[in-house]
Amino acid sequence: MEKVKHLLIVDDDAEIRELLTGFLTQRGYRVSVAGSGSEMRRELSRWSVDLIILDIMLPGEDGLTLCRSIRESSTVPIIMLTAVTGDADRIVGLEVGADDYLEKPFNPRELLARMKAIFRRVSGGTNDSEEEPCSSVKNRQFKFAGWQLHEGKREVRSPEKFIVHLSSGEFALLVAFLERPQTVLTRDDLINATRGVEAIAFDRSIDIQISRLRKKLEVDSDKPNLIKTVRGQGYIFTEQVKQLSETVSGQDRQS
Amino acid sequence: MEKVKHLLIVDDDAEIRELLTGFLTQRGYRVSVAGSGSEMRRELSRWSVDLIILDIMLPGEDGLTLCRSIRESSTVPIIMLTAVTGDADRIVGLEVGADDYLEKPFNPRELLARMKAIFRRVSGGTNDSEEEPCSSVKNRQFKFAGWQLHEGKREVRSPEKFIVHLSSGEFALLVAFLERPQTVLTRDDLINATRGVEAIAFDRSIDIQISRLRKKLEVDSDKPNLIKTVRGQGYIFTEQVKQLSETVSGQDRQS
DNA sequence: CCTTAATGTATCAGTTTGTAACACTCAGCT
DNA sequence: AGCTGAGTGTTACAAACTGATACATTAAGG
Repeated sequence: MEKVKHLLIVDDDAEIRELLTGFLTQRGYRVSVAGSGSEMRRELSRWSVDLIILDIMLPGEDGLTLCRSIRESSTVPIIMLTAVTGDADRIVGLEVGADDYLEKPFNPRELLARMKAIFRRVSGGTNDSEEEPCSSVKNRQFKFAGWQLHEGKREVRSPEKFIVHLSSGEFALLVAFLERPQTVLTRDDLINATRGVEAIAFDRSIDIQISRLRKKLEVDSDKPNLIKTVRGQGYIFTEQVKQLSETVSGQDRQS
Repeated sequence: MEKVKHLLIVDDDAEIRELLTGFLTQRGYRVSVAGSGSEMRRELSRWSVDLIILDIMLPGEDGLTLCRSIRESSTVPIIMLTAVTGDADRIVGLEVGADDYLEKPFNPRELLARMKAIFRRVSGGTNDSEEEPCSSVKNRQFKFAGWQLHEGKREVRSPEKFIVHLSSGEFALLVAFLERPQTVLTRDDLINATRGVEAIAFDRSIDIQISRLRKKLEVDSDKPNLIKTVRGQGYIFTEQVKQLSETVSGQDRQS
C-alpha cells in the first residue's frame, strides 16, 4: 500500500473547508486546512504536502498570487477552485502554474477524480503498459479458461469458438486483467491501464464497464467466476492466463 | 503520446477568443489568449507556443505588422484571420510570412483542419511512407486473409480472385493500413498517409472512406472484421499481412 | 436483525462513429 | 461550351458506446 497522501485545503469559507475535510478524510487522505495566505505558508513550512487545493478568491493575497509564489519554490500539484466563470479564469489559473482547476460549486467526487488524475500523472513515469509509439507491433495472444484473445486482431473467442464482440472499452479492460491475472487491481489501476494517465473519471465508471464485461464473458453474471470483486479493494481476474507473445513485426517480409 | 500543443489566440474580440478557447481546449490543446499586440508579446515572452492564430484587424498594431515582427525572430506557425475579403489580404498575409489564412467568419472545424495540416507539414520531415519522386517504381504486393493487392498494378483481388475495383482514395487508404497492420492509426495518420502533408481535410472524411472501403472488403460491413474501430483513437487493420517487395525497377530487364 | 458502506446495474444523456443522400469537382466526351 | 459519370467531401441523421444518476442489492460489523 502506498503512503497516505497529505492534502492542504486553502479556502476562506469554513463550511467548504469542513465539507472537504470530511469527505477527503473519509477517503483516506490526511488533510490540513488554511483560511488565508499566511495560514497557508505556516502549514507549508510545517510539513510537506502532496497536493494543494487552492481557492482563487481569498481575502488578502488571492489564489493566483499565492499559486505563483508557491511555484517559485515548489512543484507540488495545485488544484485551483475558481468562481463560476468563462474560460478566462481557467486559462489564468493554468498559466500561473496550477495543475488543474475546478469551478465552484463543484461535486466533491469530481475533485477526487481530478486529484487522482494528477497523482497518476505525477507518479506516472513509473507505469509500464502504456501505449508506446514504438514500431514493433504488439501482437499478443492470451488464453484463459478456453477463451482466446488476440490483441492485434482485437478479437475475442469464447470456448465454443464464437466471436464475442467487445467494445473498445471492454476490450481494454479485459487486456488490463489479462496482463495481471490473479492480482487484485484497484479501480485506479484499471483507469490507469485503460484510459491512460490523462483521463479524469469517477471510479464508479469502472464498475459499470466491469458489469458490462461480465455480462459478455460470464456464464452467470450474477455469480461471476472470471472477474471477482474484492470488497474495499477492487477486482481480480481469477483464471490462469497463458500468454503467447509473437515478436513478429506484424508483416512478413519476403523479397 | 505527443506533447500537448500550445496555441496563442490573438484577437481583440473577447467573444471570439472565448469561443475558440472553448473549442480548442476541448480538443486537447493548451490555449493562451491575447487581445492586443502588446499582450501578444507578453505571452510570447512568457512561453514558447506551437502556433499563433492572429487576427489581421487589431486596434493599435495590426496583424500584418505583428506577423512581420514575429517572423524576424521566429518561425512559429501562424494562421491569420482576415475579415471577409478578396484575395488581396490573403496574398499580403502570406507575403508577410503567415503559414495559412482563414476568412472570418469561419468554421472552427476548418481552423482545426488547417492547424492540423500545418502541424503535419512542420513535423512532416519525420514521416516515411510519403510518395517519393524517386525513380525506382515501388512495386509491392500485399497478401492478407486470402486477398491480394498489387501496388504497381493498382489491383486488388478478393480471395475468390475477383478483381475488386477501389477508387484511388480507397486504394491509398488500404495501402496505408497494409503498411502498418495491427496498429491503431489515428485519423491524422491516415490523412497524412493518403493525402500527403498538404491536404486540408476534416477528419470525418476519413470515416466516410473507411465506410466505403469496408463495404467493398468486408463480408458483413456491419460487423467489420478487417478494419476495426478503436473508439476515441482511430482504426486498426486486424489481419496479418504478408508483403512481397520486388526491388525490380518496374520495367523488367531482360537482355 | 439493523445500520452503514460498497457494489451492481437499469436507465438516461452526451459523445463518437456509421452511412445515406446530396453537392461539387474534374476528366473525358460530344 | 455543355454533358456525363466517377470520385470525394459535407450535411444530417441513426446507431453504438460511455459514463452519471439513481436506486437495488449485498456484505460487514455491530
